[in-house]
Amino acid sequence: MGRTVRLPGTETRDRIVAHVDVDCFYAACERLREPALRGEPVVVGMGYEPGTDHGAVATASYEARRFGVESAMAITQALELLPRKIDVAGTDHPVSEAGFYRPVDMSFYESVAGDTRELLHGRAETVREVSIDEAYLDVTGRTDWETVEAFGGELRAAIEGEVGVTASVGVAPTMSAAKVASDHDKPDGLVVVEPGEVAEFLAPLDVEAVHGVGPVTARALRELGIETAGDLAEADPAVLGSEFGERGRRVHRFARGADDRAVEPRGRPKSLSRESAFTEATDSPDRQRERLRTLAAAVAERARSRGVSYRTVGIKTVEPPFDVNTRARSLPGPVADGDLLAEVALELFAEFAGDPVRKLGVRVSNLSFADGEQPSLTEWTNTTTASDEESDTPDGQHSLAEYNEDPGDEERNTPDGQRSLTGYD
DNA sequence: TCTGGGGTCCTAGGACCC
DNA sequence: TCTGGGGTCCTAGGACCC
Repeated sequence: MGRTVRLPGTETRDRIVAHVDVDCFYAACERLREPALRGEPVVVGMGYEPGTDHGAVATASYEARRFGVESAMAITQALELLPRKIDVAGTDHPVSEAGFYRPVDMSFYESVAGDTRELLHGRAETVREVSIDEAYLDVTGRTDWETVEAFGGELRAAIEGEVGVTASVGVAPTMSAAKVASDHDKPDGLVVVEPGEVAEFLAPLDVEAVHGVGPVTARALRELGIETAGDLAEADPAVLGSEFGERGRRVHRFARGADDRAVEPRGRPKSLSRESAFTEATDSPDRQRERLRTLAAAVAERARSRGVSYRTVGIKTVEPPFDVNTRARSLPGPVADGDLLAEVALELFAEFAGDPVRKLGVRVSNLSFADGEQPSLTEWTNTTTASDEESDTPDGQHSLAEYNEDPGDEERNTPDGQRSLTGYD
């Protein structure tokens, strides 16, 4: 991923990358279908239902942020900072200091995102969608550094005019710099960073502004006296490498403006998962197993609808205060079988059943795709050159019974064929 | 900041193979 | 029985992103 072939002497500064980030996307969508929300504080809650205080903030409009409401904040806390309009009606709390709360409605947001996506694809050679509200565009062939400011302005005007939401756009010669540029003047901003100016642009910013530096790394960097992106750019890459591994070297390059990744469309997913939190931690094994079965069914359905089979099943538990445990097991070959998925998930969960658990998750990985295009040729070869007689269909449908067979037969029954691939002794 | 959901990549140790 | 080197796959956890 992200690997590029560069001819000797070819400079990455030839590339013009735009990063487009729709402002407060979920809130903007809510305003689209409910214009009365325009200009008002809007909070969109995940796991929120009207009238309750469950869930967490997915998106807060800038008006709501002025009250201190932030992404990922518990709804209970958001309500303390910014009560609901309907709750303050008839009280002496000023209505102007209350907001609108709405539950997440992904299918509606997806439809809006589809309109945006279509527009972006029409204005770039390559588009990499990062999430529902964010994308990188390679616009090298559509504009040049003299006219890119106008190009970006037209792009933003088109999004606003045709979709009805505003976006912030960053333009730079690299993906990581374009990302920082779009963040730099939110909302409704346009920032162009020209070749040769990237390091200079980044230098005064906090290290955490560098793509790939999160709270943990930022804290560790500050302890090394590295507080700004400029400090990071000047730091010894050997030290960063030994302290932070590959990520340390990478953020050092980013801070210097070096990033040779090409804008490439996203590949196929590597995993599919569902997770959900209990309203409060529960130690009831029955409730836990019930939740796990529900999640497994949802993952199986998602996989089915996408024509995906999977070879590895995993679970996740979160125990108070916030201890994350994961367990995973790989099957001999790919399956698409919800009952088997649930069964394996429950087995993996057995060691945790009865512990206080606040959150559970089910995940599948090692995916194969029904359309015949395998995630990697070698993987496909590995599974199909097995020495056993049993045919391993490319889309890997196996019955539950097959996996419950006498384990004594495993030597011949294993379709992954690793021991026999080479064939020489 | 008492924390929701869906992902990606990296690391490190162990099993196993030649 | 001990010793070397190279490689892959698997699992668990951590950090990060939106």
